[in-house]
Amino acid sequence: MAKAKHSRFDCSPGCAVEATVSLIGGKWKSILLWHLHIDGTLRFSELRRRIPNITQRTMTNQLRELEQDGLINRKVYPQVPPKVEYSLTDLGRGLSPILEALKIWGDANLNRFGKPAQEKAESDTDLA
Amino acid sequence: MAKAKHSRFDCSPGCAVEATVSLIGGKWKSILLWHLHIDGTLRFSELRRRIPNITQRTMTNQLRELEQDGLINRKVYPQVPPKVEYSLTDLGRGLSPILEALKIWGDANLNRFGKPAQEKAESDTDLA
DNA sequence: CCATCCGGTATCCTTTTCGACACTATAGGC
DNA sequence: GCCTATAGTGTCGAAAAGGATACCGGATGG
Repeated sequence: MAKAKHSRFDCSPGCAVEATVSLIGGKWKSILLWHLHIDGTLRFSELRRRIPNITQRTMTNQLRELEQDGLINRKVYPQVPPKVEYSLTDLGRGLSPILEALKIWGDANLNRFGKPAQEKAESDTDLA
Repeated sequence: MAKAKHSRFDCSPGCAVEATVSLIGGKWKSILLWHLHIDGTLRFSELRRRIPNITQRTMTNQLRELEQDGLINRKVYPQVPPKVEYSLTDLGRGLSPILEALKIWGDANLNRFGKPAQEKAESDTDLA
């Protein structure tokens, strides 16, 4: 398994908490995991469509890190219009309670914050 | 309440997940929250002792952000050797399920990774 | 012949984050 | 008079993270 280059394993007691956060704390990692948690298996372009504001480069990086950390599988089909499917590994599926807890808290409390400001007008947030 | 300057509220569906992560995703925030979750109320120096590798400056910053995000209380005693106590707000206490889930997953799975390199140095049953 | 689709790479750049280190104020102890 | 303890703040800088943009390869469709 990878070394989790996010080398945050240097604390003592709440170490596990911090280390786990370091695995999912990338700007987009939690959403990527969330969509894979909800949809099971998605290919690259499907993930991009679900996360409008991410750039190709960044998404590739985040997916690679998740893969290196053993949280997701990357299955490449040797076709000509490339096809790559992503899904959670067993390890990644173990994150489900965390993801659900994050979602629950967020749904319950995030209205206190800046709030997306177009929460129910999301009919069409198109962007090219 | 603060605006959560970590302006990560621009996604649509898994938004809550990402936004919640952005609140606790700072390098030290989850540990700070964890200790306050475990110990209830701690003053600055007590927190520092529990987190050896954090610098004063960084801890102040992280605590300030948590405070601005409404997750912790900061109670200043107007004494001369200064005394400041930190504790979770109601909002912060709501994070407990998340923190516990993070801890559980970490304790169960982090031995696969770089591992703190002390204590039990094996059980490296790779299961991929 | 050319454009399109898909899942990337390669550069370059800006922003954010974090660490090092020095400095502060003031009461009390010696 | 000096040192200590507490909870900071100020400044600097390195590193990491993430964004913008351009390019690629090769089958397919027109």
